[in-house]
Amino acid sequence: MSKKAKTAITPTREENFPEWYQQVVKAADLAENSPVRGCMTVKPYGWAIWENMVGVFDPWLKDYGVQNASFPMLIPVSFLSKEAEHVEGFAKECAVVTHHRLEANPDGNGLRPAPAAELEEPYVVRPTSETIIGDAMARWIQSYRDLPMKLNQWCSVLRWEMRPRIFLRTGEFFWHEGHNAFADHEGAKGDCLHVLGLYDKFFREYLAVDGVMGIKTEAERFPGANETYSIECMMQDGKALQACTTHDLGTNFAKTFGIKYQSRDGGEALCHTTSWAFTTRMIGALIMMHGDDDGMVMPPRIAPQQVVVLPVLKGDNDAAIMAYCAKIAEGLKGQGISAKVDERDMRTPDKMWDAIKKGIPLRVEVGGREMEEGVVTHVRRDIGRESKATQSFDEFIAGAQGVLDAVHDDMLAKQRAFREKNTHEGQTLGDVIAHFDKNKGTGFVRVPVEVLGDSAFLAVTKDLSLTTRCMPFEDGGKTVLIAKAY
RNA sequence: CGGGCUGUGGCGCAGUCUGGUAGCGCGCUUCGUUCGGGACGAAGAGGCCGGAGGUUCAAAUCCUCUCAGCCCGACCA
Repeated sequence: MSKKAKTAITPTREENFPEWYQQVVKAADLAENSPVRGCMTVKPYGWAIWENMVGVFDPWLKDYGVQNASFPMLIPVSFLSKEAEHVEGFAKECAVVTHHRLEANPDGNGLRPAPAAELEEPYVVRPTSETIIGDAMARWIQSYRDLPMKLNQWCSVLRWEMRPRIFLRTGEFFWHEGHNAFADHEGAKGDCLHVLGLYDKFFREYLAVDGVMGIKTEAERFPGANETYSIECMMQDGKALQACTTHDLGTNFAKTFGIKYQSRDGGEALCHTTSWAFTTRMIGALIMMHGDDDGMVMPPRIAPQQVVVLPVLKGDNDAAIMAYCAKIAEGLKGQGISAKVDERDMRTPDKMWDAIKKGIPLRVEVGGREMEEGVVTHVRRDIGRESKATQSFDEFIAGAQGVLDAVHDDMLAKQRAFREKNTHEGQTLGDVIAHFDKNKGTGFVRVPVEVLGDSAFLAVTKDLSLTTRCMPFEDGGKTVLIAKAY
């Protein structure tokens, strides 16, 4: 017992990253696979993260003039079929509802769909709602005075994925989908860029996530979009993950659904529509960007619980220690910090490891010493035991928010440094090949967009399992990022 | 949809070749000693072995059919 500190998660990231990821999901009690193929059950601690994300972002959308609404989960197949590229993109992953009632089997065993209850027109379970919202918008928009129309719904969608991975790619996943309509292209494009900016701000300021904003290449565009914008993040294994997208749909959906308005001069014109989203996938991204070999490391501003107060009981003075713990938690709450005393009937070390695996940003340990001296001992999750410090009660309470802010800033900086360190420059397709051959495909390679025109480009990227992530804004669209991706 | 594999207490597995009526680790319960970077002892609870049919005195084990899931490929937030 000494050499190498035992890690809470086996295997480590280095040993087997995908397996490590699964183990963190389990150890942090975030979610589990459900009896339904490819669909996850999100457990309370995991769902609390999502609720916090919604809680922060939803008001931002409302400030921007977006109104929430709710559209059906089932979409007539004919709706989906209307936009050619869109159907092609989603057809294969649609679940279809063909019947509407069940009855007992004649032999008394189990249920079967009633033979007479086949639907005349089947429905698909929504894989995304452009079509049914487009249909509604066509009715709701009459005049230029109705524009822009900004709608959003928080919901789940279903895509019958071949290779599900919890949070990252599940059959059903939760998201919000914004669907806006504008009078002209300028409005739609501005919308895409504005919302992308909101995502970026949200990721940086709340998730401590640094990503690259950019434009998708044609091959990676949303089916039915003229332009897709995204934020691309780098996971700790060097793979890319698309964290969110905004789509400029041009007049493609307006044409097929008849989303038209009468302009000021009396003429009729098509709307320019957009759609955009981020999903519960971000929870998976948080794990893969911030997690370590002891489990989850939660960004403080989105953490379901920011501070855990851990009583260290020895059998005497227990009541007094508990009272002191409660006082600390109350003090923190007074500062707007979510804190809870871990009163569970468990051994202290087990509680401590539970807090570590769940990634609670700040852990407070209170035993007889602290109580007698009126001090507080605390440890930062992102740094670990080296950060253990003891302060007076007042000093700690007053400074706790500052500590959480420092945790956030450090996590963001660390994450950004990781991406920068693992982003490599190249000039030609040959550079791309050399890099991913040698380094087994870690990180991003940035090359001039001209490389996309190389006649061998498609064959090479396919061969090496590479994708074009985006053409970053920061390079003015002159470069493209190449990487393996989730 | 092609190729490979697995179904045995909550979880992870052994037992299957060579049929004899189910076992291990973790977890869980109780008691005691413990509790500041993962404790130990003792005593317990919990499974008709994915399902259906067959062979047999006897099936987790052999045969037939069936269902479900996993991994690799094509597809994807």
